[in-house]
Amino acid sequence: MYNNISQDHLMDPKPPEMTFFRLESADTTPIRELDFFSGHNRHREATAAAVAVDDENSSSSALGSSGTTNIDLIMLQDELKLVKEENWRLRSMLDQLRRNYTALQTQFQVIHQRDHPRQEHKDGKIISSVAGPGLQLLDHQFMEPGPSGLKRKIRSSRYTEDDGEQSSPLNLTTSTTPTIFPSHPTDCSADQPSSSMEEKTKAIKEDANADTELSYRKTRVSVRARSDAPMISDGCQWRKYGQKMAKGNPCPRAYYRCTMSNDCPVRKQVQRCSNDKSVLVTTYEGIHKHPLPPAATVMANTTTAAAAMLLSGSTTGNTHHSSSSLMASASGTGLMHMHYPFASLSALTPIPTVTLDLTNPSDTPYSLQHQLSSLSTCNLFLPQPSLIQFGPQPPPPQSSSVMETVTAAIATHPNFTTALAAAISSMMGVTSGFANGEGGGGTAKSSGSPRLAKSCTTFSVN
DNA sequence: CGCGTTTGACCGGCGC
DNA sequence: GCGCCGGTCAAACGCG
Ligand SMILES: [Zn+2]
Repeated sequence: MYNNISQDHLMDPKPPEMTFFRLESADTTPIRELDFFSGHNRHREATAAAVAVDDENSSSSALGSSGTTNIDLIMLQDELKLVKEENWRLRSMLDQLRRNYTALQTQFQVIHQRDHPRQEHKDGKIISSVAGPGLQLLDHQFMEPGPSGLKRKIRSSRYTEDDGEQSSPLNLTTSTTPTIFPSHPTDCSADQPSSSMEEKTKAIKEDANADTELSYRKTRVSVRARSDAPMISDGCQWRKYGQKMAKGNPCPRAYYRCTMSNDCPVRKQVQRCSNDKSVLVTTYEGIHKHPLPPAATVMANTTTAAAAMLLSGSTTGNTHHSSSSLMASASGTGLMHMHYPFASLSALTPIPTVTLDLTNPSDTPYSLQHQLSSLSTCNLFLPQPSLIQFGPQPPPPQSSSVMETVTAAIATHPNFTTALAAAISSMMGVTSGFANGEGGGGTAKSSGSPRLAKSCTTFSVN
């Protein structure tokens, strides 16, 4: 299934495949794995080690005193200490959740206030004032046919200049919709060992699910990435079931279906941008009905969380239906775009679509900074800014992985942090062993990233 | 020989 | 009703 890769698109005799997690130039920075958990695990290991040492000391001293009761006492103390730590951790998590909620509310207000004074062009084009030069919000919906197809065509022809050099480093577009989590966002998350954190996240998810049940449509997640490869490796196995020439596009659109499970309904479309053939647009639809390899899970969770963020942001402080319809009309006129450089809302599509625009990852560090500053009010709510640490120095521009970019950019959003935390926590139980199975793209993955690319991004859930 | 891709046929939605 | 179009099916084909 992957051998056709090079046949699909003429152009590249090159890397048969691009990997989401690989750096475009597998160069320089050694550590690029997008490894949310290891950071966390490391932390845990560290504390565990500390505890062990502690035990040792205490036991030796206990032996010195030769009182078994003393030993018990010390052990109890240790236990107490651990429990305290745990308690503290839980409390911070709770605090963070609360802060996030507050932040969310604040954001809603901010958005509200902001959007009114500064809505822009009627056709949905929005230029984010906070983004700074070189950043634009684009509405890329080329994948979808829709009532306003003509309009969209015009728009895309207008905006796809992005494919040019500098354009939106990261755009996140979504159309409003009733829901984002159709049933089980990721099943692999469901059966992981539970921690208190997970329970919380479960609760969160259930909330989301409740909302979801209302939706009758699938949500789409569209990813735009610059790639010479005919298909990006996202951790899943896909089987091609069709290919069509899209109307306004010389490049054919390929249709894939997930083959990791027989009944998995997930489909994906892959198409090159007509204006810039180096940009690959991948659109996912549906929810996997099976556990995903970590790579795919990260992807799924990221996109899901991003979508959740946008949608929750859009619905905060309002009832879902009224607000979503409201949003729909508003976004149609470009009113409802979030004030995040990478986020915008669009209701041009019948099917809810979240678009991650990664066509220019190189700008990320800067755009991130913009976001951070622009969102500083939000970030204030985070005890420890949920973290994104790009290397001390932003690595050479083209070196960040797509996933890193996505995650980093989105993660700056506090609400996203919550959502992502949920997603991540669900993956904590995944053993690293699973990770190498991630061969993602499956069998063929020649080019590349046999493993997750390393990333300097760390995510602290505390 | 099994499996995945290829590719034209087919289907349903939508606009005229 | 007709044609267009996006999406899917499935027989044929190719590869290991
Ligand atoms: Zn699947």
